[in-house]
Amino acid sequence: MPFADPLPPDFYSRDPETVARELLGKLLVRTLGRKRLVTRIVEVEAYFGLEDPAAHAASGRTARNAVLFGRPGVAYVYFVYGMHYCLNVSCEPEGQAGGVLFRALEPISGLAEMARLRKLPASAAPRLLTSGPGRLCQALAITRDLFNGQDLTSPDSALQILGDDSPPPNIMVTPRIGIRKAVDRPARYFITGNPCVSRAPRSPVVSE
DNA sequence: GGAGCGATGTCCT
DNA sequence: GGACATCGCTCCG
Repeated sequence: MPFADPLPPDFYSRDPETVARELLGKLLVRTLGRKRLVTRIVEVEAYFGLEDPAAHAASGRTARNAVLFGRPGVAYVYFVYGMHYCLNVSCEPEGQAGGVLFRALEPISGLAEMARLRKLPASAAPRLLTSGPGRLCQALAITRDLFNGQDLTSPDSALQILGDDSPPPNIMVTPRIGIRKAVDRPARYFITGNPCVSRAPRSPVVSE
């Protein structure tokens, strides 16, 4: 098999900024029956713990956000705006809150199935499939029922994150998108120049 | 290509 | 009751 093992819990047991940066360029793979939907992670955001007003964990542990306080490497999927799901992976050691939000992916294989799940014609532009946190969940059939609380580090998981051989990408950093608190904190990371990044930055970017 | 806005369910105050 | 880590559609330039 050409695929490596999933990234281990130790990878995620660190601060969300470090995990976010290192997730860029990795592969997110959804196994759906006999089909395998393969994507590359091109845009993420870091959300911290009690000290980050924009984070779901900001006001302490609740039934909804419990995953963020739990073991690292576990999927946190929530429902927002009455229509969309968003996918995160928990970071930091157990007991400490933090996570990374997946904002955009680059489709690598299984594009026809992704288009079907998105209810788009098979000819749809690839970036319409998985550019945006709600879109990528729809394209990979990720719902809260199926994946919230699922361990993404398990070799049996229907959703896995894998390393590959590609060199570390060039990264740009901007404030996070779509939030109303802590709007200036630079915690959005994306691969420079990737066409699947969800949108232009709100303010001047910081190149690294 | 960008601003405005409606749709819509769940959670917390 | 209000907020919400969104999307896709209008309308305007």
